[in-house]
Amino acid sequence: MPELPEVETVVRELRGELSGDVITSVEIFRSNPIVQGDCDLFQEQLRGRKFLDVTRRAKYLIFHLQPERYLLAHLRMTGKFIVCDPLPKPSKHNRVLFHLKSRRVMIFDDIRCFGTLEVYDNLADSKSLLKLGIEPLSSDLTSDFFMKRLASSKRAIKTVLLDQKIVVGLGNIYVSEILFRSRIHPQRSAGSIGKKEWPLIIKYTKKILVEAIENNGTTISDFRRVDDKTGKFQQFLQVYDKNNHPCAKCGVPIQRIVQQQRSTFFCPECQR
DNA sequence: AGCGGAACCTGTCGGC
DNA sequence: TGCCGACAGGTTCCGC
Repeated sequence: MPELPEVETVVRELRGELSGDVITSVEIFRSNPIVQGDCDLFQEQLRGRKFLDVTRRAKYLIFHLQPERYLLAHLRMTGKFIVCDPLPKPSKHNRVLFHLKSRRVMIFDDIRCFGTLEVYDNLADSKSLLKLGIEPLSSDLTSDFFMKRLASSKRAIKTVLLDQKIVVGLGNIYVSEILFRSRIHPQRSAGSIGKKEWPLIIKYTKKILVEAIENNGTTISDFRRVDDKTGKFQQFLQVYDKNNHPCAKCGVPIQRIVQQQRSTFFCPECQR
């Protein structure tokens, strides 16, 4: 479900809610396959730790704890974090409950159970963080980087932009939107993207991500903020989930194709 | 290296 | 109503 803007939205809200609070205990309703490693150890590692900060790397949430320790979370398709005041009525998909000193609770809720929760004393110990590519909102995202990395690549540009080893945080929704605004066909090979096209991809990547964050992300069906509100960026989507709708620029029907077993939406007239 | 396919899980929706 | 297939914001693994 969530891509960079949705994760960033959740991170900012959690940071405001949690800073200074303390985990008093952890209740696990369903561990498998969410909680990585031993459940008793997981609970013990978190009990009594204070939240210093919440940050994001790619689509991971990083809870910084004191004494030093880290809770690393990935929402995958349907994971959510909810912070609520007293105990709410437990709902069907609540998986892990963090009881806080403030008497509030933070709930990890996940319909499909693809999400992951893991604890590290050093972030450098996480293999998944190690493999990640560059942050798209950083100054590392340059035409030079793409051209050097992908000069001879025959992979489709859609596939490359989804590859978290190259650039992180982009998912199925935003990649379709970025390529539409850049007027680039999703099946073009990365190696065929020209010197003047990479700057377009970079410009629209940043623009769309920033606008999506300002709108608290995109809610198509599942995504919810920490307070259960929805995002608002869905109203600005031009192609995602718009199969057969007329293109906003030229009126030709938006087309849906499948790449890497996933839907891609594009305008066959505007994107070349 | 990089493709296709399957797997991890659960739910919804549309067609017959 | 019921069953069946397709599909869902993600990632990883396996075999060519």
